[in-house]
Amino acid sequence: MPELPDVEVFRKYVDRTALHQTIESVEVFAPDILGEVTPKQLQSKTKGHQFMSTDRHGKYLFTRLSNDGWLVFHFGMTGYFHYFKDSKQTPKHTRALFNFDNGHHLAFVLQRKLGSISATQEMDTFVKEQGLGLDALDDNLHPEAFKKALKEAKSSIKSALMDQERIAGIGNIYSDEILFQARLDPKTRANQLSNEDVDRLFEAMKEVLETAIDSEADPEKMPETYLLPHREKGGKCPVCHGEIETTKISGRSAYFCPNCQS
DNA sequence: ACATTGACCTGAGAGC
DNA sequence: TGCTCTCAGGTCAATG
Repeated sequence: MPELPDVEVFRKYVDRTALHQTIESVEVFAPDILGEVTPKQLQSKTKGHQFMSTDRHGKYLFTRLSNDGWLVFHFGMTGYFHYFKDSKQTPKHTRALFNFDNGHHLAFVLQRKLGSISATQEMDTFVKEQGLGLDALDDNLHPEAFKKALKEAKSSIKSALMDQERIAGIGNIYSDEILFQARLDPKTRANQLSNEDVDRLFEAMKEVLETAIDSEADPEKMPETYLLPHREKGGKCPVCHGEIETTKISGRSAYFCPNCQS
């Protein structure tokens, strides 16, 4: 799930459920998912304090604490949040659990333990340390900056889009959708794209990510002309009705329409 | 220096 | 039913 649109949906979920409630305790069931912070430090940073607001950069979700600093959540390939009251509702694979004094809980759930929780004083510091590029939906990401970030890459355009140091937030699923909407072959070398191609790609990126967020990152709610609902073995292209093909690019599975994307 | 591959972790689903 | 194999929306270290 968790690429930029999914994480944005999680962010809004936290905003409408878990803000402004005093944290009584944090239970960490899988200490190995903590980065640069011990369970004890996490406890002392949060106990008696509240989540005041949220922010996001790429695939990272930040929650600001009422004392100071931020917690940083990364969802790996399988992560999500679940807010609930009845303890019987605790999801399987809950790796950390925030308990609020109003009797509610926020579970950080990861099936595969590829996500993490860390802490930082300033978001900017964290972003810099991780070497992340501008967020794909950042207003400061101008077409010229986008062009520069991508055209320097010798890799395929799909890999370049997924490179978090170039632009942050795009992963395997949405790179396929963006390239489909821009009608570009995912295997094309990034540095061989024409200026026109890159302009079209930029527009497609914004459009796809915003549409996905509006659709709550649910393929069922996306436009019929999107690849996502058809991104499966034997799927048919929603535009030309030809067969969707799959291939490996940098070790990831790419889905594309050979007829529309060339 | 750069891009690509393998390792990490835990299932879910397919095929036999 | 139970076993094995492949695959999964992420990133990092090792490799070429």
